[in-house]
Amino acid sequence: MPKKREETEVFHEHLKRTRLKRTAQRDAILDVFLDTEGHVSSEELYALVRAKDPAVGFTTVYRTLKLLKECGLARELESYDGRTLYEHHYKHSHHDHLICTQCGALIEFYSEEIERMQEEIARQYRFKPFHHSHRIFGACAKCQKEEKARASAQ
Amino acid sequence: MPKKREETEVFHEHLKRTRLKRTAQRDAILDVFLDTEGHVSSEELYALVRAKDPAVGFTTVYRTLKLLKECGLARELESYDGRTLYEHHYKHSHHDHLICTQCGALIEFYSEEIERMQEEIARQYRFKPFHHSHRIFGACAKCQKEEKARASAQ
DNA sequence: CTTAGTGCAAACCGTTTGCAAATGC
DNA sequence: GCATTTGCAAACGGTTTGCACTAAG
Repeated sequence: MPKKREETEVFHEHLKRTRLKRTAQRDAILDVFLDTEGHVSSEELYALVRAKDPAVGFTTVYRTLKLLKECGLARELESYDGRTLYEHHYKHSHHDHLICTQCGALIEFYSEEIERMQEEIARQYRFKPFHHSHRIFGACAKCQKEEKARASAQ
Repeated sequence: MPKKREETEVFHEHLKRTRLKRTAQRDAILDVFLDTEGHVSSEELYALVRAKDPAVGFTTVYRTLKLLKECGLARELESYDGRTLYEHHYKHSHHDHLICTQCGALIEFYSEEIERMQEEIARQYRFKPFHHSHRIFGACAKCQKEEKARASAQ
């Protein structure tokens, strides 16, 4: 997996640049994080890291996620229930989310037009955009189907 | 202010419909809420209500805001710092926000095209959208100007 | 040997809940 | 009278912080 090595380097570079230390815990957390696909909460990541190395604390996971955000490897997104999810971001192009409020499923979408319109709007208000969060809440296909099945069953 | 009376009626109707009781506290909170323009946090609203009627608790403000959401008078939105803001929503058309991460300013925007594109995307994924949250974070015109002034001052 | 990182427990902050007393209907 | 609402205090859940200890450079 050449990508993983590259991302690991990005992290080590970041540590060096900011004169931080490379530790076993940070390496373990990065390693596990890069092995997850999709979205993880901090607790999930903690549990996964724990499974491999029980000597890692909650705190360190949080602190490391912050570092990963800083060096652009992790992207933070707010789920529908208020807790924070993370996904890796490095060379994983920008996208927004459809969020199923029944099962919590996250569907990624990307629209060139919407991105363009956002730029346009920001310009109108002389607003300098840094980033955005665009979430559409509703029911995913699966949950709609189940809903329908439940309705006809009674 | 004919609008306010109308909204008050909506609330009282909602109470009747759901067999809830009309109380002095609920009336006070509604009254103060309708008098605010723009966005209030629950604590701000609590403070404002407190100023008029010191015998109202935190809890009641939260619980009443929930009722106001239910009957469509209040809309909830997440600020950039994780706390919840409320705005009144009744006959106040839908919009999204540009959020200044420096001063917290909220600028409302609305784009027919973006709304349309969202529908389109949902359709593509057979997703049934209920509502959405679209926030663009960045620096407002004022903060950019101040930033520039600070930079040239040194 | 100096500086930063760690794990733990405690603090935090906005929000929610359990409860006995108070109030609307 | 009966159910609902209230305010308080305590609980909650996710995140952050203070601190004595440990480890990296």
